[in-house]
Amino acid sequence: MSVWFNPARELDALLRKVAPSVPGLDASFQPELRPSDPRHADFQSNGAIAAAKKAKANPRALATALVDAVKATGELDESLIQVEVAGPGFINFKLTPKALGAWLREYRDESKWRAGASRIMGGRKVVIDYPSPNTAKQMHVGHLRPIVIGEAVARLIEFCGAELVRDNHIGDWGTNFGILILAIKRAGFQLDAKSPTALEDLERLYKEGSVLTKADPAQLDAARAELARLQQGDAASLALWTEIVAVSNAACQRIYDQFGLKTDVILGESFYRDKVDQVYTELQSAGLAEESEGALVMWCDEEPRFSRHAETKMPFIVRKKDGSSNYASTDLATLLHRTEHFKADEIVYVTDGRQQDHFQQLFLNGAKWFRATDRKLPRLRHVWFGTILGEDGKAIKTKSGDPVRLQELIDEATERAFTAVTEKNPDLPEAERRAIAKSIGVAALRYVDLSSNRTMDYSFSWTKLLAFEGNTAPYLMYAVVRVRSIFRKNGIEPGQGEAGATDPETPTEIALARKLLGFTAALDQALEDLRPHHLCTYLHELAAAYGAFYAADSVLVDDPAVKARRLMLCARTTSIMECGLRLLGIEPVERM
RNA sequence: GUUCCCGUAGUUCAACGGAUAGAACAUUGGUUUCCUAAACCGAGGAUGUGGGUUCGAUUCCCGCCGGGGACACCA
Repeated sequence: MSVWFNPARELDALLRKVAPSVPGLDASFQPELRPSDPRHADFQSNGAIAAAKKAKANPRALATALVDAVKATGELDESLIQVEVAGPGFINFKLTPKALGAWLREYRDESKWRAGASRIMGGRKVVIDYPSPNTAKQMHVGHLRPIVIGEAVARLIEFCGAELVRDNHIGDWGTNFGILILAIKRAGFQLDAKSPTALEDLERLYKEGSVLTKADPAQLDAARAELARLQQGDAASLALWTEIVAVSNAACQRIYDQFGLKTDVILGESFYRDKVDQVYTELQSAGLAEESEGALVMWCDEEPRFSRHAETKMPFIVRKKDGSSNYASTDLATLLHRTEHFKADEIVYVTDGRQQDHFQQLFLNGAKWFRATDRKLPRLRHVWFGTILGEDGKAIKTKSGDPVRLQELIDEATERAFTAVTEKNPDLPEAERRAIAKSIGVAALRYVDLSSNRTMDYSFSWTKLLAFEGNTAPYLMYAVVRVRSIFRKNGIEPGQGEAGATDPETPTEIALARKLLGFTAALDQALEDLRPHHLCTYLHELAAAYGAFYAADSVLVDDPAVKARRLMLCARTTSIMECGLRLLGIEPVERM
């Protein structure tokens, strides 16, 4: 028997296979296989309990029959996986030290894990939409989330075998431009793209315009007129727009560089300016869109919230009454382009949770449109995240008050990390300390954002974002540093010195080995609904298991077999930690 | 008002209907002639509220209380 990369999946398949041969079960049997509390087992199957209820059978007896059927296949090597029925009818599977040792020897590096994980999304073409900022604003702390979550989700998808296109769908064609152009004209401002304060100037002007249009409906109409002029191709407006976008993109890129973010294409809303007419035409001829209060809208009568009969009307406005496009128009055009041009099997949108209604409408209406025009709809997923709240419990916004600038946050985190690095490693050259500090500082920031469930809101706090202890990136990075230090001391690289490695033996070795195998389950879980925090939780547990092992079991011992197996455990720990950290967008360091 | 999301130790967060609700910070007791103590080992401390479904509920359903978001041409 070859060594299973993902025992949970294999056991699940095995249980499904034998179920029809067990009296009371059939092919619809759901094993409900999942990682177990390590006090009980490595994996447990709970499906027999529910199935027994359906079949009016004794759950323990059914579970036992299932176990017997599994054993009868001869596909389960009991020297590797022990199985027993427990509690009300759980089937517990426990990996033996022999199985742990075999796995560690077989799945020794990233290429092996990639190959194993590629069964999840291999052969699929995915377009991911992130970080998609609005143009002409400085990035503030609120922009941390789409960058960091989007990047982690993208890397996870790619790791699991999908062919990925990262599309930065910037907001460069909306009413905010009307407001900005209006404000620029009013102020008689001359935009100089080379000026170091160009972006600050734009932001200030936007704020002025924003205040103005809020206070005065006539000014809002003027702003809309500016946008309409731009969308109609007015040369002067276009020239100004081009410069604004250039200034904005350059500023964003400086931030992206520091987060290691590289998108493949930047196809903002403006890219679709000549593609929205097709959308209007198709929707109208299919009878899916209609005029309402001068605008072109879509209703979803099958979904009460978006029905024309709803108490509070929420139409999907596809074209504004002045004829210009909006978010909905460009998103529909974008959907079509990604389907036809990129041949997407799946599209992932990474935005904040306030846009949930919009995406539900987009997905529903997009499905109708594609059905009417006989197109195949890709799988559409909205990966949304909660808001970073200010002290008032409200979202941190550029419009109100002055939220912390993202660059300021990066600089502060880097500075604090530099102090810590200098304290710990005063002998390292300053350039190296600076580089290490930058890695740690940025890693700490992104880890805070990734380590909690993305759908939760959280309050901005300097303390939290700059914490270096506990479940933080520096803790994980430190685990890597300690492993690597062992190899450095020994004059070898991870992966060397493993010949003759025996199976894990001490409690801490076994606990570490089991945790290493848990990588596959963590990937499954993180991929399931694209929630990177599952990977964070796993890496933290792995680092903690390594910490316990490190304290209890010396690696550099005389007994060659013991030394070899501990070096193997160290090598796998550092490789999986580094691989996992990179999936989160964090680049590990050699020393800190 | 309609609707969506959320409510778990002092704090910040986990828990895909499963076994004794798991961590981190903070509090507190301990560990270093030995591979980086940014570490390790231990202690105390929690499911807003009232019902329901279930063998089993933090998880699903209903009511209430509390916080946040969206709701006609912003994205």
